[in-house]
Amino acid sequence: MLNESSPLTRKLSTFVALSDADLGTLARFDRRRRNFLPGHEMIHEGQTGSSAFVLSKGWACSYKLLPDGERQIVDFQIPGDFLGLRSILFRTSDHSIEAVTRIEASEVLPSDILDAFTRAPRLATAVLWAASRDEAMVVEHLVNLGRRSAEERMAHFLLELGARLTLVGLGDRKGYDCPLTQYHLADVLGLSAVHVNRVLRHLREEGLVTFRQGHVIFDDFARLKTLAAFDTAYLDQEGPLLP
Amino acid sequence: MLNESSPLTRKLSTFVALSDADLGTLARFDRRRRNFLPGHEMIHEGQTGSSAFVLSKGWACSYKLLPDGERQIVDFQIPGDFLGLRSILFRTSDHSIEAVTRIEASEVLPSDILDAFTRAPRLATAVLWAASRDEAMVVEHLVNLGRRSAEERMAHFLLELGARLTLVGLGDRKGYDCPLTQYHLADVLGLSAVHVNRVLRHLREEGLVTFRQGHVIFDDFARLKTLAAFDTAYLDQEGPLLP
DNA sequence: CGATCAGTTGAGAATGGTCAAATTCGGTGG
DNA sequence: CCACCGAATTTGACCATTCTCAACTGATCG
Repeated sequence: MLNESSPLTRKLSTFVALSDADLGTLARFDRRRRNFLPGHEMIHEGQTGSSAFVLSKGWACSYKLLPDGERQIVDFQIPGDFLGLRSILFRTSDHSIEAVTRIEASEVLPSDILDAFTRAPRLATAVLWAASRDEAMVVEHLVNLGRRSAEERMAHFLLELGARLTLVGLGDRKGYDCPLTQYHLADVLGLSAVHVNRVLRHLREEGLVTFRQGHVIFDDFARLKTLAAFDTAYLDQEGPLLP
Repeated sequence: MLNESSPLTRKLSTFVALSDADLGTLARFDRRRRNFLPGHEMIHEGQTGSSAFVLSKGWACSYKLLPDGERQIVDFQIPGDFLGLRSILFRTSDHSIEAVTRIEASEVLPSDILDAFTRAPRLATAVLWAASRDEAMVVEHLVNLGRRSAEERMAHFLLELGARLTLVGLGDRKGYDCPLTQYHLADVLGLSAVHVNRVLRHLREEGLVTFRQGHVIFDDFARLKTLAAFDTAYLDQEGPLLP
């Protein structure tokens, strides 16, 4: 019916088959277009009454700051991702979100979500599923930080990003474009920027993966997957669950 | 109306005001009582078609195993907690859940959830909120692992557990009963069991907190909070958001 | 009364951090 | 086109947190 569906529609449709009415309700999520410049803080930790967004172009990252000024990045958001869903369910946002690149997004008001749930229960299930999928990724990051070496962490992270980008047509098993700095990598992997640099050099010298000038190139995809013990199960990419 | 409400009802009611109809639908979650012995694996990673549970008594833990046999515990579940929600939304469970103590729980079938969403949209919002709250805790653990020292991690973890147990009447600012071993602590904090032991000793010698024989005693609650930079915002304990 | 499991302690090794100083790179203004 | 600037990256030297291995204690249980 729709040849040109939005990234969000495409994503939710992989979980539940949405009716035309559902699609209509979902289309209301896409009315308020917003643009942001790199570095702009879209959602601030502690802020109340914030909106959510659906990302259509560009990269963002969600993070928390510690009192001593250190930063832990929780996840990156790429086109098609929901952003700040927790911020509208909680009274105050428990994390910040910042634009990494120039961003195009649609603003979703709390009332949009609550309305949608009343009109379209199947949509509620789909949104819950999307939220669960995000949580699954956070859980995988947790395992990454808790039980893997710096090198395994890096390999796993670059592979995960590749898998996610491939799902939305922005990457393949050769590699992908990546606007992140080594500081971003340090803050998401719980390492120092210096060590990130050394790990990247080692992976490059081993002929596994090259991270350079905004590009990630998988030099040996299979061996990298083995090193990281990477298993895509948690990304749950299969077809619709509900008829 | 209900003097003796279930832990789950009490929890969801703090987020949305539930109608009698909602409460009736929710009561259907509480029909299939199950008991489990310590060590029983209630949900197995990779398992398909699993159920979820609502915990009424005892402790459980959700975890992932790595190929090399290492374990990362993602979270502990205490009475009132939902357990395995992701397992029913995903086709295959992406994590395992094990009983830490003897457990009493109610089994929730996937159809219960989906029915509930159709009948009671407000309930859907409440469940989404509960899921988001769980995710907020996982995110806090992530920050813990990525950016805090072993000692801060331990302090933060023991405080969080205390705050959660206090919410359901199983602890106060003096301390609480805790059935975990030092191996559990090691696996949740991403440390070795040996180092956990040393950290506990140091915290005890500093007069901050005592972990011993199944009891956690806060010897100096205020100083412990300072050390951990503990902020309860992410537990979002305030009253109902929706009228 | 062994057996087993949780906890405890010490010694040495390793992974990753800190500090400090180059070097490269992509602009930007002259 | 070139000099220059700031940000990102790279490298070395040294340090500290945490791990590993190994041994030992103490409690609990059949």
